[in-house]
Amino acid sequence: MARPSHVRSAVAGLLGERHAWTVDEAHAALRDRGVPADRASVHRALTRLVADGEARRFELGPRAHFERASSHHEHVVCEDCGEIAAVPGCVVDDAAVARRTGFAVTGHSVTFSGRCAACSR
Amino acid sequence: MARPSHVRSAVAGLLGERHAWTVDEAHAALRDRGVPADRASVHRALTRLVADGEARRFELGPRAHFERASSHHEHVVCEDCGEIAAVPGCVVDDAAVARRTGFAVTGHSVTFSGRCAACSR
DNA sequence: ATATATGCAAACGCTTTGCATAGAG
DNA sequence: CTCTATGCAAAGCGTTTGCATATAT
Repeated sequence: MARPSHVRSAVAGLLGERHAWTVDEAHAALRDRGVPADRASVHRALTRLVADGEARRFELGPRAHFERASSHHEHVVCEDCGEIAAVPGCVVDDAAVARRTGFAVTGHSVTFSGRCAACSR
Repeated sequence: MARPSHVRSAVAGLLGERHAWTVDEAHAALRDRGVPADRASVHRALTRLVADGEARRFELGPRAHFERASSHHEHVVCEDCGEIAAVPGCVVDDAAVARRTGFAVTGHSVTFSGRCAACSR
């Protein structure tokens, strides 16, 4: 297969199902759906989607995670179940950093940790 | 040598010289100071200092960085020269995250990117 | 026929660990 | 003597890439 790209479209579909995926998670999910693909292909598909602006990559702990490209948001990870949720809106103050450090701030990477509603109970 | 720990005290000394060190940077710095040590030993020294509460480890890009343990702060990295500076004070709003996500927020990891004063000019 | 996608396997970069040795107490 | 630290080398882990093959256009 070439243009439609078997693996890539399947991977793109995954991005709509859940917030964040690691390469291995996506790989396993495809296998479960009867779409076996090589890890490398999944990795390349995700990398391609990022290059095309359809996905975004972020690092969380020791491995890379991918999510569908959308409006800017931060992430919060549940320490118990590992669930990753988006934090809507802006919760950091770039201007304050610029004021305090003398740096011209161009971006930030933020990850919150905590416990999701289910694990809190 | 055993107790005084040659390498560890040398590494601890480095932490006072600059804000952040990678294992390789510390390794090279020791070499420059005539204190040759194996990378593994430097790594272990840093890991030990972290365990002892004297240092703190944080991930930045593909590699781990170490700094002297002190009051909580965030980091800002210069995109040009790579300099890492501390951002004093709190610039994120944990409570807002809790409110918006339903997670009980216990911590956060924040890194700002931008250009330092020197590179801005 | 040409350009892209895939699988397989290996290369890489950084971290971590096993093991034998050396040195401090 | 005993216990920790060090060096050396190798193992791990996740990411990335080279290459030959397969497939859509």
